[in-house]
Amino acid sequence: MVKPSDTRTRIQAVARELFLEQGVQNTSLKQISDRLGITKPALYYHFDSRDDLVRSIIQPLMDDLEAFVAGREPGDVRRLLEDYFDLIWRHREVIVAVLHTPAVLVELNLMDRMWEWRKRLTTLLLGPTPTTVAQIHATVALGGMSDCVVEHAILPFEEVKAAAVEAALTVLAI
Amino acid sequence: MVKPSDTRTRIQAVARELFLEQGVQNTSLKQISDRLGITKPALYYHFDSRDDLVRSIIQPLMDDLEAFVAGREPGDVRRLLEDYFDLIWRHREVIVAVLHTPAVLVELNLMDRMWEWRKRLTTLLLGPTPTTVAQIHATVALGGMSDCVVEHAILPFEEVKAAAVEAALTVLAI
DNA sequence: GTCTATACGAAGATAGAC
DNA sequence: GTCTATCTTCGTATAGAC
Repeated sequence: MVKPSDTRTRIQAVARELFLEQGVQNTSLKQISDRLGITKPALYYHFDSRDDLVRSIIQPLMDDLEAFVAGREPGDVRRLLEDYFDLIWRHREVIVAVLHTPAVLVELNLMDRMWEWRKRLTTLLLGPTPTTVAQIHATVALGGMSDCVVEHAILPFEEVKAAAVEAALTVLAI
Repeated sequence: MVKPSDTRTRIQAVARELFLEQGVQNTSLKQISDRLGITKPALYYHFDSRDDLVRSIIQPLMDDLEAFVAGREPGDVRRLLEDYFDLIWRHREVIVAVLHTPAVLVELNLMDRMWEWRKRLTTLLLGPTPTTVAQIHATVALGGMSDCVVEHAILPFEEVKAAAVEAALTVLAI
């Protein structure tokens, strides 16, 4: 069990905090180091660059998403929506800070991967050749769940999950 | 009919373009002036500051939203969803560039107004004392429509509108 | 209205001592 | 691992000539 220098973890924690408060692009390395009580250059001992730090924070979400769409076959829509909700709820802070900020995704060249995931999710839900109308419904279902995670992050998990999944399921059943 | 110096309008057009391509915060005044073939200081003849320029671009959307929630009484949910869809479709470029970028809203102190609009919209749809579950459904409906405008901006207006409104309406009817 | 020139600050990043 | 000091680049913004 390698212990990743405690400071590295604390830097990431503070960065996540600030990213959530004011967005990734409005957060400077100085703000991060200040809140930690260290100096800016100290950060560079733990991360190669600012991008490196940002990426390290998004990484767990990306890994989870990747695993989700990779290890799954079509069928049981309800189950898929439930598991997907669990995933985005778990990562809701990063989603608020980063995923809902297209500019950051552009900056880090992640737009293509995001589209790829969306496409594969839609395929899992609708099959390989969905109609346009079905795709729009899927957007409402998936996008709506995502918005719930952002907008109702303070409510109890189970309550939001139940209502959001129910709504998504209903839309997909039209 | 006052003609707002042609250049001012062209600056806004180019700024909108760049904001859409790469986000508000990644766009510098130099990039804007370069693409226009003028120099940076020339922009300051037409706008007091960078914020002034950004605000002037968001203004039409804000005015439309304000008028929408102000001049309307509850009832006829389908009609309300249709009109709301028309509005966000009309302003989809600005929505992609700005509204989906919380950091910009924070920077311009617009978060409160956004929340206020969302709340009034929800009240129009659900009445003054909605249950939590109903609120979550409304988030899926409204958020989902908004996502459609962003994600399917290239499809024909009527097709997206019909399917998105249908989906939203169905969710609200649960 | 638009230019050149420049002030000013803040950002990311590096060098080298401790 | 963290510091001080510094480099470099780029951002917004202003002064003043044309």
